[in-house]
Amino acid sequence: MPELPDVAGFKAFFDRHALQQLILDVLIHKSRILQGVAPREFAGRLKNQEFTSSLRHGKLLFAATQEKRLWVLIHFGMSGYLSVCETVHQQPKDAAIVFVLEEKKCLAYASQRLLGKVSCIKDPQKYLSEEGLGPDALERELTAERIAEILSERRGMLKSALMNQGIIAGVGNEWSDEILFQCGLHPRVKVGDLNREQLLNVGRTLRRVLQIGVEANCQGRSLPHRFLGRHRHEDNACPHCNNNLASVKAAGRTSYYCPHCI
DNA sequence: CGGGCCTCCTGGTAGC
DNA sequence: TGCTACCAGGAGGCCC
Repeated sequence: MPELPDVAGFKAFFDRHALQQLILDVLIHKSRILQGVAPREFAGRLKNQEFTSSLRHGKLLFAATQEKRLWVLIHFGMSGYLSVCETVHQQPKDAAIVFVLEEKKCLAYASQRLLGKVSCIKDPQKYLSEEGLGPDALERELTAERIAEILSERRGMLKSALMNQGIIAGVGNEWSDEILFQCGLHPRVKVGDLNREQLLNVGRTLRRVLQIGVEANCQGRSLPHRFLGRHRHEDNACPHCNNNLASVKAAGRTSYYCPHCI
């Protein structure tokens, strides 16, 4: 569920609550979420540090500390989220890792299904290239033309390409459905069946809808009525034509679309 | 290379 | 009422 717009919201939340505060303690409730670092080492390295800034790339959040080569990487998986509580006794039920900050205020990384990960890294840019992640879907250099170009090199389903983090980082199942819906395309459409103008439209739409999603998430706004995201359910009516939405499996995911608008 | 399926995980729910 | 089966879905692995 957490895709680019959600993670942008988490970043804003993180910056608001966690930056420039001494980390008094680190509580690790679900150690399986830690990757490549032992719980004791993770806690030891972060204790008495401060988070100084953060970066988002696709669905990843990176938090820098005072120590130059120490960043915390947060991936939210499908059910991860951040939450703040005023005391250590009010942690959310799903809390996996809790940073105890000044005045005992806590920032918790919580996750019901524990499919995400938290780890320590030295250099975000290096991490991204080593992991083979594509450009962030909203970075300035990634124009609609560039997106059309990148996609046109693919041969499979457009939805697979949109969700592939190695091509463009940030889009998951729900937002790929939104992009397809706003373009009037079927979830199983193949990239090869689209002409250049259609691919350009995909590029423009991707940027536009994600931007709107980010604004909604970071400023507590809701999505426009005409977004699929508001109605993403089989029995719901299409916000464009009022007919019933349908679902189909595409790229291994349940995809919602409007059979009448295509 | 691409697609489909399985796995990780847990809680909610549909069906019996 | 209580059990089981299945689903959600990000990501990686495996096989065809």
